[in-house]
Order: sequence, then C-alpha cells, then structure tokens
Amino acid sequence: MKTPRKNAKLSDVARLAKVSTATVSRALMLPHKVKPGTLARVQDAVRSLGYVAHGAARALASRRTHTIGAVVPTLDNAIFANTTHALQKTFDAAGYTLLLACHEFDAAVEVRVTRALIERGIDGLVLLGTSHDPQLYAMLGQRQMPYVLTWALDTSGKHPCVGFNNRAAALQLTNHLLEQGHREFAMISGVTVNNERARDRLQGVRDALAARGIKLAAERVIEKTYSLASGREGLRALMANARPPTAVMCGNDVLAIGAIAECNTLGIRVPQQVSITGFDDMEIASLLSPGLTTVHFPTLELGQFAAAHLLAQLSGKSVARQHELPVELKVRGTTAPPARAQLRRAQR
Amino acid sequence: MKTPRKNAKLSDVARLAKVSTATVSRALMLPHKVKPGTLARVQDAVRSLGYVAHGAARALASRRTHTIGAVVPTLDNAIFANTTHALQKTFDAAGYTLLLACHEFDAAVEVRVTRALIERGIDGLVLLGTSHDPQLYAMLGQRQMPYVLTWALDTSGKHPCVGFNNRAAALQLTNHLLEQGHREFAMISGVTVNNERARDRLQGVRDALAARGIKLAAERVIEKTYSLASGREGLRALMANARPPTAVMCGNDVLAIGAIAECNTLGIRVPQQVSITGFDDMEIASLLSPGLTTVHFPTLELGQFAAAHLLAQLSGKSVARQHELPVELKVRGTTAPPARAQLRRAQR
DNA sequence: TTGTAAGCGTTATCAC
DNA sequence: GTGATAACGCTTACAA
Repeated sequence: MKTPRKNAKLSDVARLAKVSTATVSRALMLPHKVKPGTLARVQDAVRSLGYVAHGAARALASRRTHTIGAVVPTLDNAIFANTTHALQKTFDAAGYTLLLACHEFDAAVEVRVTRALIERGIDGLVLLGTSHDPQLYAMLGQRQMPYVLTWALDTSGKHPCVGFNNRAAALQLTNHLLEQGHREFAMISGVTVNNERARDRLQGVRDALAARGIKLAAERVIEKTYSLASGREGLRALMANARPPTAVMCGNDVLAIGAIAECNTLGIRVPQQVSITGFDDMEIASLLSPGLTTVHFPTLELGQFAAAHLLAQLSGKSVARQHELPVELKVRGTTAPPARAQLRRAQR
Repeated sequence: MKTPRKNAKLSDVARLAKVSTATVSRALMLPHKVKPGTLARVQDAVRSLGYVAHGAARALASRRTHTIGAVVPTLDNAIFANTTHALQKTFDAAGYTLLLACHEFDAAVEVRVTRALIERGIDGLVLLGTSHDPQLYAMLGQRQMPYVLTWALDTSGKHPCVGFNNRAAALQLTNHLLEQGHREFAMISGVTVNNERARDRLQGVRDALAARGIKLAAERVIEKTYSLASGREGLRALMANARPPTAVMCGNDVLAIGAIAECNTLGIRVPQQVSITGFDDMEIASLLSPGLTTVHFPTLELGQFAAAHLLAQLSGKSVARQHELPVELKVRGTTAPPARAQLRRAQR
C-alpha cells in the first residue's frame, strides 16, 4: 500500500482493476454479485491504492449514512454515560457510528442539537426521556426519522420507546420503607421540569404514601439539579425542619451521595438516624455506605435494547412499540426507622 | 411551516424565493454577501418549507463535514465520560458535531473504529493517550487528518497533544507521602499495556521512591483492569503480604474506591492503618472517605483545550504543538503512616 | 449582487 | 456479470 498524493477514489480503483466503477461499487457492497476473478482484481486494486470510500458521497447516493444520532442530557452523570456507552457499543457492532449531542437539561438546546444531528445526516435517533418539545417531534415526523425514546415509558403510546417505569420503581422503594415502619418521609428530587423521570419518581413516592394516608408536605420536598452540592443542601434543609424525616428519598445517586456526605458532616448517623435511599447507579456509593437502599436501573440492557429497537426499525423488522425493562430494589442493610430516643436527639 | 410530502431541497427554496440556488447557498453560508431584501426572501422560503440542508451533499461539495471524531477507551469510566462531555460541548459551541467511538482498551479495535470514523467523514480527530498502533498514525498521515492526542504528553514531540504529566503527578503524590513519613509503599496499577497513563503513574511512583533509595518490590505492585473488584482484590492481596504496606497508591479513582471498600470489609481503618491514595476524578469518593488523598486532573479544561487545539488547526491558526495542563494534589486529611503498634496489629 | 453550470464521489437503473 | 450513465443535493468558480 503506497502513499499517493491524493486519496484514491472509486474511479481510480476501477481503472487499475480494469473494470467499471459500477463493478467496483458492487464488489464492495455485494461481493457475491461479481465473479470471483473480478472480485479479486478489485480487492487487489483497493489494497494497493489504500482506497477508503468517501462517506459523504456514499451517503448522498445511497441515502444512508450508517450513523445514528443520540441526544442525552449530559455525560457528566455516570448513568447517562453508561447508557451512551452501551448504545455506542451496540451500534458499533452493527456497523453504525454514533453522533452524540448533549442538551444539559435545556429543551431549547435539545431542539437545536437534534436539528443539527438531522442536518448532519443520521439514519435514526435515540432520545433520552419522553418529555420533548413538540417542535422536536414535528421535525421527526416531517422527516420520517426513525427514533426511539429511552429511560422512561411513553404513556401516550404514540412513541416507540424502551425504558423503565420510574413511578413503579419509586412505589416499590417507598413501600419497602413503609414496611420497615417509616412514616416521616422527605424527598430530594431532581428538577422535574421537562423531566418525566424526576417527575415520575416524585409521583411514585407521593402515591405510595397517599395509599397509606400519608401526605408529603411541601417543606418535605426539595427540588434541585443533580449535584453533590444539591444533595448536601437538600439534606441540611430537611433536617433543619421542626420534625426531621426518618427517610430521605433522593432522586438519583448523586443527590443521595451528597445527602450522605452532609449527614457525615452534621454528625447524623446513616441509617441509624435517617435512612437515605436513591435511584440510579449506586455501586460506588453503596460500596462506601453499606446502609444505602436503592433502585438499580440496568443501563447496559437499556442501551442494548434501545439500539436493537432502532436497528430493527431500520431493517424494516416489526418490533413492539414499547418495551419495559425491569428494575431492581437493592436493600443493603437495615432501613428501619430510628428508635424514638434517637429521633428526638436528631431533632435537637 | 407546512409538512410537505418530501423534504425540501435547495432548489425548492430557490424557486420559492425566486432566486438561483447559488444565492440560496450564499444566503445560508455567507448572509452578509447577499442583499438584505433577497436574504429575507430566502429566509422566508426556508422557514415556510421547513428546509434543512442535506449534510452529505454539503459535505461532498464543500469537502467539510463539520464533524469531529473522538476515540476514547470507554465511557464506563467517569473520567473519560467527563472529558468526552467537555469535548462535545466545546465542539458544539463551534458548530461541530462529535462522532464517538470506544475501543475498550483494545488496540486493534481502536484502529478499526478510527478507520470507520475517517471513512464516515470527519474534519479532525481526538485521540485519548499517546500509545497507538503505528498503523493508526500511518492512516492519519496518509489522509492528512488533523488530530490531537489528549490526557498524556507525547515525549517524542512528533504529535500535537494537550494533556497531563502523569509521571510528575505520581511523583508529587508519592513525595507527599514520603514527607509524611511513609516508607512501606505498594501500588494497585491499571493495566500498563498500550496505556502510557498507567505506565507513567507507576513509573512516577517508582522514581520518587528510588530517589529515596526505596524499591517497589514485585509483590508490592499489582496490575489490574480499572474496576471496583480489582481495587478490592488488589488491596486484599497486598495486605496479605508478610509486611503489609502503609501507603497504597491506586492507579485511578475506581481502584481506590474498591481498595477502601475492601478495607472496610477487612476491618482495616483508613487512613489510620493504611493510606489509600489515587488519581483521577475523586469528588464522590473523597466525599465519603475524607482521608483520601488524590491527584485531581481537570478534565473539563482538558476537553476544552483539546477541542480548541483541534479547531485552531482546522482554521489554519498556528498553535503550540504541545500543551501541558497542571494537575492538583488534593490532601484531605492526614496521610501519616500508622503508629508502630497499629502497624503490628494490621500485620496479624 | 446574482445567475450559470461544473463538479464533488458514490450508488443504482438500466441495457447489454 | 458487467458497463454506461443518470441521479444524489449542494458549493463555488466564473460570468454577467
């Protein structure tokens, strides 16, 4: 393989192999459609010229980019990074490359970057969550773009999606704590605007409590962006209440870790004085604070299923529009409420 | 904005605006080059047709994809996810989209996915680390692909890069522990094959110790893949030695957390009986184990600088070939070696 | 300032 | 099986 001045193109290969460009293209795309002899000649020519197909030209002519777009909130959060990683791996295995964009929880940015991806040319799109600007859905509809929503389930049934039932997960987690005897609940939630995951989790907690006739008072719900600092601040505020909660449900792992850190700072023992629970990916956190009870979301499977779903659409296979993935409650130690004496001490 | 049967193209816009396709193209690319009146007509037409440019066609004609490729080991590791996130954000702000690929620490896969990115069409490439298959560098050279290496510094001076001096970081961390009085060192390193980051860190520890006449015995060095389990196993093995170390240097944050978790399991107190230190992004870990001393690598800045470096190349600006980013030693509590009595107890 | 028209490097539809 | 050749949708000299 020499190093020519300019990148070889299809016609160069054709000339060297003494065939037409059509044959070279066929030899590359459908090798079984050309005679073994010519195939070999073409392959030799390709090798000796170091020929690499020009993606844009190929995309223009074939109307296929073999590229999939993914729009996620951020990669700063390990949970989204993991999902994205799984997507990338699955698509790569199928011969697709991933075009990535983040919107940082900003709906307008999401529309903008999605448009950019479509413009750049993608065969399909993976979106995170179900709450999106109508304009975005309109774009997809207009361009007939295959897509799949992930993480949450679309209740309207209009959109293909593969995800988790966040409300049910919250229900499960809350019921567990109720069974343990907790009655004083609070929640440090993620920002619920444009985020049905955060919303569903909060709602799930509310619903589980309501079923037992317990209300989640306004001062017991704190809504903050996902960050360690938010977890700290949230917990501090909650414990400053006249009646501090015995169970603090955190919207995700980062918030939970922040909350635990703040407990350490304040000298509040976990889980003896307060149970901290959370959602999402908590291996690291739970390793360091064994008392932590969480709902685990299998992000690897999510990425795989979502990618497979989109690939199936692209190859014209029929697929269930909606696919729910099971989540897992991880109880790692006691989550029982503190004894009366401890509670009183915490209240001081 | 109506919803036409087929996607509008440039010629449709031209017809509606009663101008030529050339003018539409100009109105889109260099708005200041067309008369305000025509510009407005074109923009109206674009809007009313819901026109979105066809990226492949644009790329074919202009020889620019406005797409940057990034090849990272994995997104499973928060540190790489953060860097990738920073890259994505910076490129997005400059009008570039990110094509992402992972190689999972496999050199052959790296060559394969890089080739795929080039074929797909990218204007530039970001690579993580300096150790790459010669074949990969050959590809870049042949196609004159602008690129930048990140995270590490290229000692040969041949490649544009922006990164950290991993060896110096290890030197700094080790010297700190030496000053604290530690003499019994061990290291749980990442796999050093094709990974100059892991290699440089291990070497840095070795060099710092050698300067004081201390050797890192073979049984005091454990090389494992980056995972919590590795950290656990590594620590367990090290502490089972006849003479357990008082300072365990971990190749990255995940290993350090695993090591700390194992200390908890074994009932070894950190940092009273053993100091655990590490590299990389440790906010979460250090929050939960305040004694942890680490070297922090500013991944955000890394992504920004790396992206800026590549963008500068693309716009023909001159840039320093090599750029080193400072790292920061984070001492969060005592790292002093255990007293003799404690040491003896740990040895039992 | 605007229009004409020649590519850009493939794929795909035909004939042969 | 293979070869001409017309798209594919846009950019960009060059001309007007």
